[in-house]
Amino acid sequence: MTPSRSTRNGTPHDDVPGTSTPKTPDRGIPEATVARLPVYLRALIALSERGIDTCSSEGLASAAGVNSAKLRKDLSYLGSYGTRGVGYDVEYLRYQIAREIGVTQDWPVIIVGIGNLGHALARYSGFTSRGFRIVALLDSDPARHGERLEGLEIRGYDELEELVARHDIAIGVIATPADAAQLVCDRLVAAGVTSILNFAPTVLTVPDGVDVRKVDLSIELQILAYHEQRKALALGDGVVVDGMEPVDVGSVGTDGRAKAVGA
Amino acid sequence: MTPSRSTRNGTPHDDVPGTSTPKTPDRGIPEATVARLPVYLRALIALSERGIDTCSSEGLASAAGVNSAKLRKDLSYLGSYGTRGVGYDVEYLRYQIAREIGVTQDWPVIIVGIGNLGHALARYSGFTSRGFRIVALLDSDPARHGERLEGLEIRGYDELEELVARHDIAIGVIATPADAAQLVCDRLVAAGVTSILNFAPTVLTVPDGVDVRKVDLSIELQILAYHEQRKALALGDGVVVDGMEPVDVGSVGTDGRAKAVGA
DNA sequence: CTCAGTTTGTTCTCACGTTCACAAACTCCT
DNA sequence: AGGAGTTTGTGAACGTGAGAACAAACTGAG
Repeated sequence: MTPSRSTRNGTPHDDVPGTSTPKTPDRGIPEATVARLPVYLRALIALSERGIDTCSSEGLASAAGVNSAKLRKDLSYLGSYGTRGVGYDVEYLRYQIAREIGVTQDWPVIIVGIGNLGHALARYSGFTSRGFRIVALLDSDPARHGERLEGLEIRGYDELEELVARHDIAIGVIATPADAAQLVCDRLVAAGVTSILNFAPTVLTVPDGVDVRKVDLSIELQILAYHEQRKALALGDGVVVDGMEPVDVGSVGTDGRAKAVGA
Repeated sequence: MTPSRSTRNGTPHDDVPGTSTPKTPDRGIPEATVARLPVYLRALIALSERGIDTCSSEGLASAAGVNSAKLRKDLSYLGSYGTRGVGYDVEYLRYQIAREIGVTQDWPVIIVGIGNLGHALARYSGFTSRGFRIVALLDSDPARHGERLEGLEIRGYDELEELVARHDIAIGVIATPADAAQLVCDRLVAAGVTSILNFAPTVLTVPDGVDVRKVDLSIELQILAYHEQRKALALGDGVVVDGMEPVDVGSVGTDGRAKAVGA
């Protein structure tokens, strides 16, 4: 049903007109769009599971939490997969986005650091159900080696290189404490991993060509705290501005207690 | 009363003219800067713990993984806290950033959904050590009620409203399955929570005035997969996809490193 | 076939974020 | 004291992203 044989030529300079080159939308998808494609994909899967086979940009946009103009523009980077006057075919668009992201087949993933978080990640069904397959779990603690988790045995760092090579792993997840993260990162990269998802609260340094994305839970909370503080201040709480003394952070406990929104 | 109790989707925009809310003419810090302030704070804490009491924008920037111009511009939104020709006083700047973010005192936090992820979050020391204190754990499963975790007892949803009110909780963390998230969100908001950190893989709809940040683990992996796929194609086809050099990702044994910022 | 209605894809404009470059301000040395 | 060397803070240029608006393209009825 799907043509799916689209030649992925990334035409460096502009094209050869007249020939049967289909619109190759494969070049330069903006990063902001790339970050939203998985959201669209998830929304399409939800629609699909509810038996809906066609949707408008308006409907898909609201399911994804964006406005329709943005959605249409995002999709236009992939190509013209909709039909004017009709909308989008859910299954077809779902496949196209999955193909563009690269999750039509499973990526093998290694998780390093099976503490609280790593343990939860290994068990997280969202990974395995969406284009990823966890194939190796590593921890530095020898006491945990051999322990089984989701059908996998926890192994030691000494097997890192072999496991990455054997399973041809390109994506690694780091869930170690902060002080071990850079070391683990270096070994992963040296072994051939070129994409890293970092949960450790530290900045990783990697060579060119390696992608790092970080997920920092306390940073997310701090961003919320900033806005929360502003809300509290805006609601007429006493202005709590500048204490000019360079006091140490721990000693300022009681004063700034804010919040308590109306009602 | 709480202003604007509409059920519209909470868009990032919040300046609605006509209401009594002053348009916050004072210190509008750009959102991109706000997201980086916690990173700077963490870097400053690390420097402080190593006994370093002064740093240049260059040094702090490299510790935070950004370039120095961006760091200086970010800090300039807070005020002039540096000294030309010298640099920044680590302790002083640390305090100023902490105050700006609002983490000079602890924020009480509730976690709803103590599955794999919620369990890990409750035990995550990064929360408690950086301006947040977990004061309540909720789960829908009665079998888990009464179980103790980090000195807290897991409770049922029926105590949600009372706990939020008693501890004056403004920030909630949702770690439930996707299908329960919106319901939990609604109850949290109704109880008075105005900032939500959502780990459930679903789009939350909240009234105006409520902030939601989402952390979606599988989305992060999918973004990595997209870039990974492009790297593989670029290498395999020998095609220079625009914006990306055909970098030799295999050359990793060398000492030459670079920051992976905006690669 | 033609016309009215609907929805996409694209263009244009504006706002935001990043980077550059340099004056201002500070320290240190002579 | 004065000049050389540093480093911050900021104005300006540049690139990216968001939203509005509209022409193009499709459906369906008469």
